[in-house]
Amino acid sequence: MPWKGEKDPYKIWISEIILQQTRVEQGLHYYNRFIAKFPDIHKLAKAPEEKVFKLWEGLGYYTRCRNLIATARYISKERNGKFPDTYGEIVALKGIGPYTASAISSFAFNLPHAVVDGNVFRVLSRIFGIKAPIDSSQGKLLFARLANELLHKGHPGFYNQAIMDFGAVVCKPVSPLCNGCVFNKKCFAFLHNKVNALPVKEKRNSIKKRWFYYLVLTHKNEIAIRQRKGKDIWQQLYEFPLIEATGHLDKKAILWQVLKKTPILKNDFESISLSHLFRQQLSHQLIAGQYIRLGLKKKPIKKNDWLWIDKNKIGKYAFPQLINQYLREKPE
DNA sequence: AACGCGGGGAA
DNA sequence: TTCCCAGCGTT
Repeated sequence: MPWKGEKDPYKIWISEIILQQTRVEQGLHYYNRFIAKFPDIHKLAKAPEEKVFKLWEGLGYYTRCRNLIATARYISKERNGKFPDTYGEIVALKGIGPYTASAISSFAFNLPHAVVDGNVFRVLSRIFGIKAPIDSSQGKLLFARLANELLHKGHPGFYNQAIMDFGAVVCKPVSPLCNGCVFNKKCFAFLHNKVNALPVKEKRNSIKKRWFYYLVLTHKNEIAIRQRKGKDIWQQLYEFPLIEATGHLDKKAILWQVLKKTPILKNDFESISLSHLFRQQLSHQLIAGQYIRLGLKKKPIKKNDWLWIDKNKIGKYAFPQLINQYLREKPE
């Protein structure tokens, strides 16, 4: 991996933010594009927000992108581009928590802070037979203390890298390689046949269903989009004007909602067609999406948050994957 | 302490 | 389907 052995805190930072809750295979391409486009923190700080989001598009957890921009601008302007070099200052940065602060501290500055990520939780819980749930605050404290005890203080970066690699390659979540494992004479989980029972996680997430009806409004060479704001998924990404319903709507019901909830009037459109049903599974939501294409004779006069853009500029904006599914299938 | 936040790959 | 991934911020 390009970030292995990397000493530039900027590059380590970028890689760690990208890899938060993200598999290496998924993040690798994004990392390479980021570094190519923004080789140093000043370049990232100067970049227009839209460009950065476009590069982040498809990676998920978009708050990471917003915080990335904010932190880049802060370090570039307030600190002259010099990345902070103490754990306390690093963990205070936006988007950086205990894990990322430990990673940067140990990899870039050789500071003795143990990383505790999903891999470390798994390795320690199995080897030591720790049943404390990894998503309880007690469990987190316990694992963090143990990890810091075990940390090789002389080579913290090397040790951190090693334990995470071990978790990713040997002590995997499913079918770990216990037979060839160097710990199989000591590992609690292996000796007590509890490998599949550890680590313990207590919270079950329930999945919420949502129904999104997107209006694909076109007028001449323009199409309407809007930016998502507020506390919900896909904050700051773009989408088509949206009608969210509490259940499935048929064509007639959708049209009724359009007339009721948007400035579109009955005689404003000259053509209408309905896409097939799309779906996107998030970790905590299942979204059914359908697209209603309306060819407008005239744009509605009433002001709202719709942005009328040239159809061939649509690629400049970052969209959620639900929208991209549609765009890939139906180039406007 | 509990919850919300994406997307994808593997079993 | 279910799990989980180099987690963090808000309430």
